[in-house]
Amino acid sequence: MGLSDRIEAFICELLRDDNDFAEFGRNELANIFGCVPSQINYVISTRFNEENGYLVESRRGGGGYIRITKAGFSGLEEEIGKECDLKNAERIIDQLLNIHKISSNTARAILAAVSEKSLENVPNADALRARILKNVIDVL
Amino acid sequence: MGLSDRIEAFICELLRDDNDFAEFGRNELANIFGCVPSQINYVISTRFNEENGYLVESRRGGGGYIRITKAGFSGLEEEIGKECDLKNAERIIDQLLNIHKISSNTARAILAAVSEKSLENVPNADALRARILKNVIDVL
DNA sequence: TTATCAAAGGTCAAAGAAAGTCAAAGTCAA
DNA sequence: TTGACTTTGACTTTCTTTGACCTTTGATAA
Repeated sequence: MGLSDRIEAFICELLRDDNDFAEFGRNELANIFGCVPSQINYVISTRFNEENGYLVESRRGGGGYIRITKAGFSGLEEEIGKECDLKNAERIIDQLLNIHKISSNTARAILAAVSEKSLENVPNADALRARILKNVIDVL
Repeated sequence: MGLSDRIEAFICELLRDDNDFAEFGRNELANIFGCVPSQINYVISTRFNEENGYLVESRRGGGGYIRITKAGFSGLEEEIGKECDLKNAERIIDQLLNIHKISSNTARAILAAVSEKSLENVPNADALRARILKNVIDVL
């Protein structure tokens, strides 16, 4: 297996381990594989591009990083289900936060939107909460 | 996580602890993080600038300080009112976006939460929309 | 009251640390 | 042998860290 393939496999492993989310330093990874840093860019641009359903973010300078997330949320819709109580909603929002799909600010906003306080006195609040969550996730 | 990010997180914590308000000495903070004082200025100018919805005040000399406050919104509650149709909600969310109180991502999420699609078949949807919006704004 | 001083905070530019780009050179299978 | 895919490295861009020097403010001494 070639170098690029091994790096690809490594990143896939990271993604699998951590809920479709992987973050690493470019130099760090290049070091692990004893290759030139731009090799990492090559692997990313050929294997983890948008066309293949990945989202790549990065920052330069001190404390820089490369972050890869799999676009689209496999299974989240199922987790929400037809009805979704507050506990479950909190769990799901927390997941989105953890994989950097949303900022903590956005998380707070969504949580407030589906809180008991927002939905009090609504008949079948759990069904409404599920509908809201699904619609929110759809636009992320 | 880099130094700047850690300082940013620390200040965010102060803001959260104390209701969108943080005050500290520049040297004091620099000391906590074992860095040069101007590093604090760097963090403030890149993370807590006007564009991001913060107001920064300071004073030099003995007893000097730096004070950061999250820019507030006056009168939004009133604009929302008891009932709030989609048009009005869109206008308000747009305002929040314009004054950099929320990111475009957060805006999209909120909009999805109060969309017709989310609230369809709910009796008195406009009242519910108003309640959701107010709760969301409360946590921003 | 006024001159002076020390204690803050402010500015700016240079150095450092990552990541990005691009094109040349290498590999390998059809 | 040729064309697609890989590997490499020189150069660029962006973001961070540091330090020298500047300005403002409150307190104090003359």
